[in-house]
Amino acid sequence: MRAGSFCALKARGAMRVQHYRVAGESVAVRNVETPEDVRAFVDWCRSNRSRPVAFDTETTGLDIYAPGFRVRLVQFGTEREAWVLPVDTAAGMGYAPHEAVREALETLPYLLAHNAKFDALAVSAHLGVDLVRLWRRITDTRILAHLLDPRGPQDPDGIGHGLKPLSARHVDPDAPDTQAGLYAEFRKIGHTKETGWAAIDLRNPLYTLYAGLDVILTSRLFAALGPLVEFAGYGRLSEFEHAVALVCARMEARGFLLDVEYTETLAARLLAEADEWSAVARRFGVSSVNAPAQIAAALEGMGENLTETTDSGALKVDKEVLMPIADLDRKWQRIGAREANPLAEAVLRAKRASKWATSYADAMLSRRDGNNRIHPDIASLQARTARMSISRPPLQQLPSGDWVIRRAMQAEPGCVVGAVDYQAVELRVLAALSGDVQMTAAIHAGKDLHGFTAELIYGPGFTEYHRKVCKGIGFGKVYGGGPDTLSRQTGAPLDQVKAAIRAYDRAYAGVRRYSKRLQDRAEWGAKEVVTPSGRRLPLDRRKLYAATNYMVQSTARDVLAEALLRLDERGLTDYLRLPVHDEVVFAAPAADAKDIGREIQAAMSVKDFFGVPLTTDLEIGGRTWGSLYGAAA
DNA sequence: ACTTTCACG
DNA sequence: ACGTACGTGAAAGTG
Repeated sequence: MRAGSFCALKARGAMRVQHYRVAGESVAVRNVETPEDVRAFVDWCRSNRSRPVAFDTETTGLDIYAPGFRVRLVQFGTEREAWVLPVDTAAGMGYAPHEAVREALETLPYLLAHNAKFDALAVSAHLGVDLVRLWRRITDTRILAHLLDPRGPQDPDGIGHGLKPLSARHVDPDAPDTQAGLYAEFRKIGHTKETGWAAIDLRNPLYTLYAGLDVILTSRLFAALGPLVEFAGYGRLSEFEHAVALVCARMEARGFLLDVEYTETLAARLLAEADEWSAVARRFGVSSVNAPAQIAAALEGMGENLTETTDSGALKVDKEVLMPIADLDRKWQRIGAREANPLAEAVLRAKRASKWATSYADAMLSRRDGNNRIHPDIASLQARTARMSISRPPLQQLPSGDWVIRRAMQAEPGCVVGAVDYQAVELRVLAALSGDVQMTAAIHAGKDLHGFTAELIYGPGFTEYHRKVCKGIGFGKVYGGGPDTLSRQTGAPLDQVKAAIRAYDRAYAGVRRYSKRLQDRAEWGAKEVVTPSGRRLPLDRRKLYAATNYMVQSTARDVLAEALLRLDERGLTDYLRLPVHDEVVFAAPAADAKDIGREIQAAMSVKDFFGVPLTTDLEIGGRTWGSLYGAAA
């Protein structure tokens, strides 16, 4: 069915109803625009209390906490019909049935939503609905879809977790792309993808139709996925993920305080720094430091010999290539091995400064709420290994070697920032899952694992350099890396790395056997690994070597996710600010920070994880996050 | 839309 | 037989 094929009926005094076809069946979208319509909606809610009802919101944008954000429509629906209720009082419709919407959200016992966290946070922040009580009644179809297939749209055979691709697969191959359709409508009314959401008329027929169709599709998606979830035995895991998502949503709602004055000064300084170095690059004929082809040409013109190439065959001029040419080591210190190429150094410094300015400092400033708090998008179930991700701004990947960016985030007045992280959690998970005797014994003995490996391989006279090589090999092996990559990554010569790998496999025979078993099983049976939590992770045919990594990364993620639930049980959620893969960042009153930190530690630590202890480190800093990375406060 | 680069664990 | 480094988010340039 095409978008234009619906017909709108509006007899005098009758509700505006739009009809459409989904999966060969007629569906109705009812627009609530009068007190009479509201009464009909309330009656409908009463008669649907025993059935799952999908809900969704249309809003002015994605930044729930930005000044000016508004919820515009709230929709409810089942497989055959949807009710669209305008709640945007700023739109001048003269009628906004807030009370009915609130009541529906507070009393319907079984709610569905796709990507429910967004809608739940929006209605809790702007319609006064209690988040926790609402969340308890929600099933998020995105969570179900992720459990059934965690692959993203960019992965081989992956379709991702958007409502559109999932509907096309499970509901109706011709289901409309409601978002794309709306963008076209926005352009028609002289707006863009960004501005259209706030500007479009609340009664625009395409807008209300698509709003209604989204809940109908969500209902039907649930009807398709629900039985699959049951059949796969994912009931408990689904409950677990919903609980984890709530803790993360509460972190997101609370937000993390930004030091605005500091960040503004920092952004200006970084921008000036980027400008200075860009000016230097320009003197060498590079008009943009973000244009690799220009940089490569200019460097070759200066007599540099570039050999590394990208996947598409172009000359590579990334940090790894440029640092040696600029005679800089990994800590940006002069090596003294050659004369520094001034263009290479200018490009490196300009790029770093501008990335830090735009991706971090500016991103933080532009996304603060009225109280200068940042509410990053915490996706509790995101990667194909189920790892969490944080975006807008990307607070999980702020520079860690320098404190200047993290210094921007701070605790409330009178409070300090702290962090609790697991010690070498992925290696410990590997030891636990593989049951490797040697590795498990080393952990129990409280040994430094990389030093222990170095001793096994090089003997008691091993050096710090040997330890570093072994650390690289330990990580590289978990990732599935071969000798070439490990040699490149660790900087150690190839023959030495090969010898170290052989020694490593001998020392940790259990790990080797475990990896082989996972891969063999994948080769002969289903192309997947199954984690201890029961999560099934599909493998790419051409990447079966990733089996161990998926297993370890995903299990480590589940360790943190379970820890979040224990933290929540102990009433510690309000202190939490961020999950960062193997750690949590928290803020607490200065006087109690030590006690609270220890409580967090106690909740996170695991005495016996398949025979291996998962221990944690506690760090208490000062007022700012940067203080944990060397800043003064 | 795709590529390249760079920030994290 | 050989060889494969895993997972993210974001900006900017190129086509």
